[in-house]
Amino acid sequence: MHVLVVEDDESVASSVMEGLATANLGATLVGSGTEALRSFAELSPDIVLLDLGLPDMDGTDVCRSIRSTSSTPIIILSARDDEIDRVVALEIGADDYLVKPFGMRELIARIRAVVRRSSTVEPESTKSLRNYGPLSIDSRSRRVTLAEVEIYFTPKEFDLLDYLSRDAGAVLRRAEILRNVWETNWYGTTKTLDAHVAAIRRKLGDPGWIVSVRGIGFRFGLPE
Amino acid sequence: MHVLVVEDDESVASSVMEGLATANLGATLVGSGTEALRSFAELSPDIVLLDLGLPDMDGTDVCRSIRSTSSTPIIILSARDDEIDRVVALEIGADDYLVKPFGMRELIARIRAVVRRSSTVEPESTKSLRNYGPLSIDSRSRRVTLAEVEIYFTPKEFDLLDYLSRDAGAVLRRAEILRNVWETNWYGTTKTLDAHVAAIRRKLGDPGWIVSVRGIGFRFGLPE
DNA sequence: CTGGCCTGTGAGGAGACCGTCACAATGAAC
DNA sequence: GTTCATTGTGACGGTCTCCTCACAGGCCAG
Repeated sequence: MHVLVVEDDESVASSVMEGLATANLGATLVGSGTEALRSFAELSPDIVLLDLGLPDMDGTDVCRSIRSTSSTPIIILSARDDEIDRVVALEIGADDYLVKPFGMRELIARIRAVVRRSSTVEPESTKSLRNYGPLSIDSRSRRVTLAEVEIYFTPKEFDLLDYLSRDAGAVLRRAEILRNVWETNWYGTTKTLDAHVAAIRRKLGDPGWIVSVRGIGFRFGLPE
Repeated sequence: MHVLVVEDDESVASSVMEGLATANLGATLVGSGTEALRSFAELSPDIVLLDLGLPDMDGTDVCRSIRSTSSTPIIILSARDDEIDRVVALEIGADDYLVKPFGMRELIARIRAVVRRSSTVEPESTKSLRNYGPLSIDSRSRRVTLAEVEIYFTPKEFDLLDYLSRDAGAVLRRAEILRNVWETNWYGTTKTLDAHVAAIRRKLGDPGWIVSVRGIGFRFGLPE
């Protein structure tokens, strides 16, 4: 991860650089718009922190210029706190707009949020198609195959299996499962959950796919 | 574009809904966490605006719950203005954090910025001419041929088939289909969708092209 | 060992859902 | 105005889902 910081105010710049270093993010500092564009082309940073008040050119022009050739994330840092400034910045392609003075932890958090969003790699747990040995679960098409044979699951059964399998290996509490799969936190008869687990076990053949953890809930994983 | 708004304060909710309508963004409003999770599952919105102060459950739990199954953008709306709140929200997966009161234009600009960033990958489904085995769908000339033979579809039938086939293999929810093909976010006990699906099936001969997924919606794909 | 609590299982019924159909509303063509 | 294609709606019946209940069996503490 490398951050390009464009900022001419030395005190702001030094605290930002320090904050980035603390968060283990590599960074390069430049103090003008022309330097910014040159460094951007040279470094191909993962994100740009851009001050709007630069000595040589308008910050929005720097932003536009970068946007014309790249979709690298840009976070605007500015002393101006008017809504119209924020709207304009976001409309010309900035990803976020932070008003000075800002906290370092918030800056880091916003950097992470923007980079997380812009890097296309999806985390394993939210992938549409997941495989567990011979078992394959595709949440996009809502189909399950075991050893290449498709097995039909009812809506609730599928939702439950899908939810449990996203956290394969972890014990999930009954209340948590009910909340997330039944989308309500009503704790009626908890036998409903048992009944659906039983149905899934029956269809998967080996009951070891879903293990009961007495007093807590259930755990999904490959049978041993 | 469809926005799910989770907000229990009526005055905030109504101004947000109005702002979204002005910006030509379809929206659904719910006032509790439970409803939020249910509506999220049903509607598959493009973005969620989430108030942290909900009557029935903690907003951060709603955020986490959505994140556990989806990467849909989330913007937090909150009255709390402490840095630590913003940091926590961003770290559990929110994409942005807006402090009340906020301007409508800024909200819209931030929605656009976040959605722009999250939907960079254009799937090939936007292609005008698509082939699925012997079936060929040309959305530019609005013609469909099956085994080189042209089949006539009425406007609505074509729109529906076109929409379903763009996401071949995926299960599309009834509410989502109604929203996108009928351009209304009213969904209830209507047989309209079923009637049109039946008509398409009749014309395609093999009913396997469009499979019903009970309780969810329909899935388009090559018959087995 | 024993009692209490937790879990597994099967049956059953209320209600939800889907396919089909007939018919009404709509609107364009003539 | 008439006609016709298209689209929306509601009723109906068959089927499926899911919640609940009752009972059996297992696990753990005392």
